[in-house]
Amino acid sequence: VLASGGPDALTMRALAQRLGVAPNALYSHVDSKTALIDEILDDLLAEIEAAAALHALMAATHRVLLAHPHLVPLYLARQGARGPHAQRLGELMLTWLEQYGLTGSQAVEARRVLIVYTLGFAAFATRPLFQTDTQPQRPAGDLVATFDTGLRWLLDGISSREPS
Amino acid sequence: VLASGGPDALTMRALAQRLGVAPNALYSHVDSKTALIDEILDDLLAEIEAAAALHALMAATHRVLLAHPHLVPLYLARQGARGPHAQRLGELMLTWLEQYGLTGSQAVEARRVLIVYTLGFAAFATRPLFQTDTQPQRPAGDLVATFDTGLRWLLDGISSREPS
DNA sequence: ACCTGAACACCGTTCAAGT
DNA sequence: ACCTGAACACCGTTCAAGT
Repeated sequence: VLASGGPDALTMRALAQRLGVAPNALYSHVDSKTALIDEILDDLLAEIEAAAALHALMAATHRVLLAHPHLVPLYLARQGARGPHAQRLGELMLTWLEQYGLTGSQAVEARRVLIVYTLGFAAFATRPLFQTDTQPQRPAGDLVATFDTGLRWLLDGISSREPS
Repeated sequence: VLASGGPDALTMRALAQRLGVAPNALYSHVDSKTALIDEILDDLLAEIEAAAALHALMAATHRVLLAHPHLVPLYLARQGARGPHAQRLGELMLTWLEQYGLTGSQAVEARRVLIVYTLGFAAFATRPLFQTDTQPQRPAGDLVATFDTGLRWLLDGISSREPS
């Protein structure tokens, strides 16, 4: 639906037209545009299946996000997702972090770091960060590999953390 | 100006009203709303002064972003900044990364990781990621400290990296 | 150079009414 | 339950015209 024109093209009126219906007809099915987007975003997180390790879980999340690049800006605009699947994913992460010895607020903080990193990286995966004419736009290395490298840095740091 | 009503309230018409002027009068001074925002975003980066270490540079960036929380969503929407000050900051980071032994595309990738982390963290610093009723909303630890911890993880990872 | 009035092509959303 | 027509209060932007 929204894949054709990017996230900016996702307008209630355009969606209604695509469905061959009047714009306000949508409001019989959804409370508001915000609620609609929230449902879409949470539905995507449902695709993330439980993994065998924390690294694998975050990699799976990253993969799902990259598979729907036009949704990523919406996560940024909403600053995350708060639906039931987001909840489930969050709890899952806490469970894994416990295996690293992190509990309570420390685990919550580590989770925040991981989410920020994963979502942020997905956001910048498509678009270049700097417009340097002198440099090749897209760095040689695979972006997925770059994500993986940074993720390993974080997980190594988390697992070798000292009490602050 | 925009501090009163958040980033959504930054509309050309509202800005014009604040200036006591007709909405279209703004277009004598700025090409478009996009161009205006780009200028605002790049101006903020000018406040970041060169630091004594990479960690300090990123911390300074984080500090400046937190000082203007209503601008952070605009960076996310624009996916970074591309003005001259953003360029300068980007080059500065590359210089520091060279001291870690990273050059070329490896340095560019590490820079990407650091920017993603810093900007992403600033974005999520204000708003909570999960709406869990059972848990205290705001984790006990200082958010700046959390940022610092994660940043250290990344920098440790960068400096101890092996050729992949 | 800087402003205005008027207009265009959009938005999300509501309300009353129909089936 | 689901749709429609009409309307409201907004947007960014352009154009022609004024000083």
